[in-house]
Amino acid sequence: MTVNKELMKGSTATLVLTLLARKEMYGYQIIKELEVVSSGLFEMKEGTLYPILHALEQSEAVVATWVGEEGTRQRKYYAITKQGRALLKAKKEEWRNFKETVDKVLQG
Amino acid sequence: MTVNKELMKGSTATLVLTLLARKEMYGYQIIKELEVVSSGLFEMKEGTLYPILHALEQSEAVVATWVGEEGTRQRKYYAITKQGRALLKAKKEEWRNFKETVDKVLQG
DNA sequence: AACGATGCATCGTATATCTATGCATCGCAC
DNA sequence: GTGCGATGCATAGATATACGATGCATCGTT
Repeated sequence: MTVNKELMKGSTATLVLTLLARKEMYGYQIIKELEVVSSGLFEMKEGTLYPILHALEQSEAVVATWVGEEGTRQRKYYAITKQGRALLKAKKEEWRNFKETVDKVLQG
Repeated sequence: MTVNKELMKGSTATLVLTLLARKEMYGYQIIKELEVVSSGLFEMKEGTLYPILHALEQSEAVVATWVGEEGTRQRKYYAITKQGRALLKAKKEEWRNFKETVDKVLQG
């Protein structure tokens, strides 16, 4: 990430789920999309994203499907599930709570 | 912390510096104060705080002074320095930038 | 006198992210 | 048509940060 990477921790899964809630995407596409919608601030690396996607898949928040003709380039599309949307809602609420509390402390 | 601890990463030093910018404090006091001003949400642990204080001291963002009569309980008071205030200002700006970008992504 | 709160500090562990790397395909410039 | 950068998936190792556990000492209250 361009910003202090430590700040990102704990927010990455929320960001990824948010993008997937709009449309199915494959890994590389998620990285590019995130960079665009964050005005170039969030440059997520593959080594960060794929473990997250695999974990989300493991917990059934997303499902993956290989797409592509035989012998052509294969892409793994990820789609959010009903559980995933519930998780996202909870994570958004958590983020809002955290953010407002930090602001309260910083403003005194 | 009560909130997802991963969210805290990268913000802890900023929170500590913010408190120290108001008045000198010793470690235990910082933990209690932070808990109060965050409405009980941020329960920082000793294992978290002391390494942060030592790192801030190392980088000369704070200076420490032992206070207490001979034979009585000693307290180590931490005071923010000029460099510390500059660091805090930068960290606040970084937080604001990060926060607004996350919100932009979450809101689409 | 005992016990919980205060007060400082470190160690081992878990987790998250990054860098580096590997491999394959696609598109474009030369 | 060949090479090279971009695309696309994935893992391994290194690093950073926070936590839980622990240790030790003092203070206040019962």
